[in-house]
Amino acid sequence: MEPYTQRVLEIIKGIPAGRVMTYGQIAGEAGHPRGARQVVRVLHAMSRAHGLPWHRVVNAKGEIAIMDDELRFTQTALLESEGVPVDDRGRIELASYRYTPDCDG
DNA sequence: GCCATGGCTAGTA
DNA sequence: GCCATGGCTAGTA
Repeated sequence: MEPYTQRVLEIIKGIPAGRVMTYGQIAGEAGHPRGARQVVRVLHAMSRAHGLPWHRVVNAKGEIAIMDDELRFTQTALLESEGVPVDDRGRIELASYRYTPDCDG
């Protein structure tokens, strides 16, 4: 596995319950500010095998990015169960719930 | 060629 | 709406 992919895995694993990170933010922390698509791939392909908190990753606008209805519902339910409010358009308030490893972790 | 992105531009109202 | 992006995977040779 590439070091970048390894870093992405570690960063995702490090997101605490009740907080979220964005795809681009994770890519940046892992050393590839424009490598958000690889974060997508990691989540899509490796969430199950690595037990990743995949539901704590949202897009740059703070929205649930996933299109599949069932997964979308699951992500919303998991976030709300951790105390993260999700509005009826799938939006999370990044200003309050974004996790930044450097600053607060 | 795929993927659950993201940032910028073009086109419309 | 376009396209750079990074690594994986399937398909071909």
